[in-house]
Amino acid sequence: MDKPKNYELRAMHATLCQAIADPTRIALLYELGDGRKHVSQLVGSLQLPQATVSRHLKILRDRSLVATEREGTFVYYSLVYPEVLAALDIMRSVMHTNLSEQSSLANAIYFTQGEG
Amino acid sequence: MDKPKNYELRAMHATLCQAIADPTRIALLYELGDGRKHVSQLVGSLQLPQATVSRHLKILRDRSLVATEREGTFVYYSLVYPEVLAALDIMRSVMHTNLSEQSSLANAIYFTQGEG
DNA sequence: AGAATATATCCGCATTTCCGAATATTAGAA
DNA sequence: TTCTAATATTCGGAAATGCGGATATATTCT
Repeated sequence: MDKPKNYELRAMHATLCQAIADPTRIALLYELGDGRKHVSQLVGSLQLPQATVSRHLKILRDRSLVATEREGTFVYYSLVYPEVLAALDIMRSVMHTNLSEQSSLANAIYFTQGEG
Repeated sequence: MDKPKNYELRAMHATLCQAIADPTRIALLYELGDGRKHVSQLVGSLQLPQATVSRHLKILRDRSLVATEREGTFVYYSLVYPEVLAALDIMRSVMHTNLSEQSSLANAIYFTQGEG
């Protein structure tokens, strides 16, 4: 029993990565990077329907990326693993590098053709 | 023009994260962490149909996470941004922490009930 | 109990993603 | 050119995912 366990672990790894692979959830995670916030606050900052925000929060909660504390009628959400933001930052910097390299490439082609 | 641009960036960020949110692609990225490999080698190590491997490689290539060099009939793939593995490592360690905490919790419940 | 507020879940529908067999393309050898 | 090996792409269908209005649940206040 080695192959199946590796496969399962990889599937879980992917499931966890998938949790952070959505624009709304990325926004939620960065919002929570500032500290805990309740649902209404998150709805306010993301400007999305409450059902949408709750649905995404549930996805993060199911994967233990966020934790909840109820206070009266409010439910506060907070990051369980702030390192997740570091992972997101890496991917974001890769994206930016990519973007600038693409535009450099575009310029290179443009000027090369322009000069002939 | 600020909201729309932020939205676009977040969408791109998510698209990039989605590239790493699949078990096959995670396996591919870690395989390439050892150095460049051609498709047949990857098919050999992952034990998946060639079409499947090529399809996933295309997804990584489209997002510039891997680059290709042709040598004869072989096409070698390599990582463009090895930092991506660091991001994957973070998520993996979060997963492991989660797993051990879940089993601690399971034990705690088990023993608590056992002692009653 | 009844009203009000905050949050979670349900539902139907549209879109995306994945799979793998089959097929197309590419490069080198005969 | 024809054959062969390596890789890429296409196709149809199954499964997963996202959306947001409507509704359910939970908590507090009166």
